Amino acid sequence: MSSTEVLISLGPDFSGAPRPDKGKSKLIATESYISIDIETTGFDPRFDSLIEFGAVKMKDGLVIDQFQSLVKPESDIPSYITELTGISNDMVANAPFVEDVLPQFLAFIGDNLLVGHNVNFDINFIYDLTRFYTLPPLSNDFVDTLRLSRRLFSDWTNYKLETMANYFQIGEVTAHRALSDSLKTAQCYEQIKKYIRENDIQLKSFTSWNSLSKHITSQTDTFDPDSPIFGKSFAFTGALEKMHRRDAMQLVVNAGGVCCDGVTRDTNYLVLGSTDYCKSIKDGKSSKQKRAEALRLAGYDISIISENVFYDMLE
DNA sequence: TCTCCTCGAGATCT
DNA sequence: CTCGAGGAGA
Repeated sequence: MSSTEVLISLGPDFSGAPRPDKGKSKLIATESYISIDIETTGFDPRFDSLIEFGAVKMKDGLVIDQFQSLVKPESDIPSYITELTGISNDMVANAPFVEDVLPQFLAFIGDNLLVGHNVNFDINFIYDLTRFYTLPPLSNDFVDTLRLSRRLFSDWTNYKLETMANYFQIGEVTAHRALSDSLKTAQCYEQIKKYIRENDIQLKSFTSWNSLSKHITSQTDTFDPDSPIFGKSFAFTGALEKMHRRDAMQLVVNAGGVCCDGVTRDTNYLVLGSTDYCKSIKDGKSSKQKRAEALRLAGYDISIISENVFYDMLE
């Protein structure tokens, strides 16, 4: 592509440019992988420079190799980055340039699966560098521990690397250095895999939420037949204020009820949440509510209830 | 009923 | 980027 040549001559500015050869994000547990982390002078590959590579090669839960190198950036390291990472201009004064280290780094990772925390950041940064130096584009598939932990541990207050490491009680090591952070991420990933094994979680079922209700199974086998929920079918529209829809569905199923994604003739209750967030139906009714009203007029046993009435029924 | 599409909201990386 | 909403069209 001739336009690529133009972009390259302008410098490492690929903003908005597609990354056609970039690998895919995977939600999998694997025994062999390379955990990576980089330190940079900022968030933006267009204006910021890479100042450190770090990577550990893992197999069956053990570190079998590692890679680390500081990099001399094009421009000075801002003081707040030195404060954050501990990497100063003095430290990189005699370091090799990124064009010298990058090929070594690429050779180290080979075509292995990569693991990292918010690893899109690292991969995009490195991808753009491979293009800038006309190397084969970084195309490794990858696993993001940020994405994984959000799916698996929905009750955390946030999903920063530090939070994840604290949760898994990973010993405190130097923070915000490439090698120690990549090692820390690898240790967390091992714990995540352990959690997946012990709880027999099928990650494949997490890859598609098209049918939310189908993924929810009862957590108990003793039901109260007198509960107004028992034996009834529920659907939801809009966003609930007090909980996620998934958790509300779980409560229904635990009480012996059934959940559907949409409103059908078999639906008994439609729970109304807020639709304020959705501009397209702000002043109107959702398609689910319209269908429920039509079914009710036609004589079907369906009621449209508010969120609060729903909570009363749970009592 | 099922398969995409679009849109807004909210984090995380240095 | 990723997720979770509703919506359009087959």
